[in-house]
Amino acid sequence: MVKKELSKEEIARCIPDLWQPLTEAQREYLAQNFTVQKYKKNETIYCEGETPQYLMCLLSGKVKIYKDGVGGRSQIIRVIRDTEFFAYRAYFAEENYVTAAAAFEPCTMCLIPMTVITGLIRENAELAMYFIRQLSKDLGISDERTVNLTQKHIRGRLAESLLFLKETYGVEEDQCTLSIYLSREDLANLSNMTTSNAIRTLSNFASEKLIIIDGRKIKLIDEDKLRKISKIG
Amino acid sequence: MVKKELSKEEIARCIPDLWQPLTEAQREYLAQNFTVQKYKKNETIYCEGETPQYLMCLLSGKVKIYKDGVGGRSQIIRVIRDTEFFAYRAYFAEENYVTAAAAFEPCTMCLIPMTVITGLIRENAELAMYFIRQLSKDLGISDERTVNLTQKHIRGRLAESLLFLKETYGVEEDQCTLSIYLSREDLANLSNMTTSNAIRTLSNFASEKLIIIDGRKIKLIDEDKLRKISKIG
DNA sequence: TTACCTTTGTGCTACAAAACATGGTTTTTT
DNA sequence: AAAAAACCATGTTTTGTAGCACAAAGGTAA
Repeated sequence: MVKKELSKEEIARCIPDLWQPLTEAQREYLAQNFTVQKYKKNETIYCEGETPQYLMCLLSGKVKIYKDGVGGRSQIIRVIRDTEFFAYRAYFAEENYVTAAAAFEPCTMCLIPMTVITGLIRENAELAMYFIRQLSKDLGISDERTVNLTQKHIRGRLAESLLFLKETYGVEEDQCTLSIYLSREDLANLSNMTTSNAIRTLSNFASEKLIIIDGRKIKLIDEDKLRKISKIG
Repeated sequence: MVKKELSKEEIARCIPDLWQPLTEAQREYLAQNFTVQKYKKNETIYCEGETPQYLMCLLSGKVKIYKDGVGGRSQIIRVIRDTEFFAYRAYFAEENYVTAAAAFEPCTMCLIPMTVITGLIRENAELAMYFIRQLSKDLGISDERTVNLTQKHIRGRLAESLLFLKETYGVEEDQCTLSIYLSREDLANLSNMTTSNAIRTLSNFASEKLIIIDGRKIKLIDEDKLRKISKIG
């Protein structure tokens, strides 16, 4: 756990959504309860069953939120990109974590005690509305995902995951290489399939010239076609 | 649309969670923006794509929230029991509905304009926290559900649905007959399977003496065994 | 270099679940 | 009361996907 002093300007830049609605006094309070922490690649951030204490904001890196299901199979529930908040749901719901989180790659994040957050929410209606809005959006996404993962076929699910990764983490300078390099296993866990099937289906997409694979590097070539495959399931 | 005048005492009894945190002035405001509406069995309450306007609270009856997916298949996302709120997520997320809602059986519900709700939230931190907590719980349930529906096998999913229906809507005086009489199709849509498979698996459970079926009436006989089947998937 | 481990890739098999077909009920409509 | 429609039940066929087993490639360490 690395504790680092940041100036208020730096903090404001890291967490604009949280910072902006606050009064000067509230900002001061927040700044004094702000710690920075780093995680190594593949390091676990929190586990299922633990008691949540902090709101986390990813400053740099990429994070997966996942759930271990029956028979050792793991399902990636959502992924976090920088400046996104996470790890707060369970605290609000007065539960322990029902998911786990791990770093896809080296990460820096800031931790703010949930007691501080709830204190701020109680005195700042704007901030309360921010969390209500955010939770509502996430709930919609989760419901959508339930149907996609259960009803679509393998090709549809994988195509969707690839498009989702592009939307979430973007592409490199060439405008088509996904900025995130996932293992086949993670790709499978994101798409609700076995590793073999992720590999197989990825190869099929490649031979159909929808994508180009080069190790973990994936270029999306025919996005329209992928979108169509994702849509029809 | 039936508009009915209710006394404040009646309203308070209908929506305690919403009513309790309010000041007297806020209660007055809410009472003036409170309408009651009835729906017939199987009637649609709202559709995917519509713009949300009201928070709804189910006063009596049973409601399903569902989503139409690929190939005409429908997935029941969650079910509502009396005194529960629903239909508010999309408004908070600033989206149109991504789900639809329909009445399992004749329903009475009250409608409160979302503008009234957000107004109250802004001036009442307790109420804001109520919605944050509620949304957080629903998000956890949704994530859990995603994994259950994708990873468990048919028997596990059906067993889980039966137990879920008991928890949600309870049982009749004999302590084992589910209080809700669903069609096989609805049961299938709740458990992510085809109607044929719901029928078949239900028959299997019956011949294994885990349940007794009599038309749409379902008695849970061996709940422990069902729980085990649900758990191992 | 060698050896070792992890990740990736491929072929084969087994099985679960969907799709289809058919017939019997019950409920609703006229 | 007859007809129509919806719903329930069960058997058969087909298909998609998981589950191996095994080989190749790439990375890491001695």
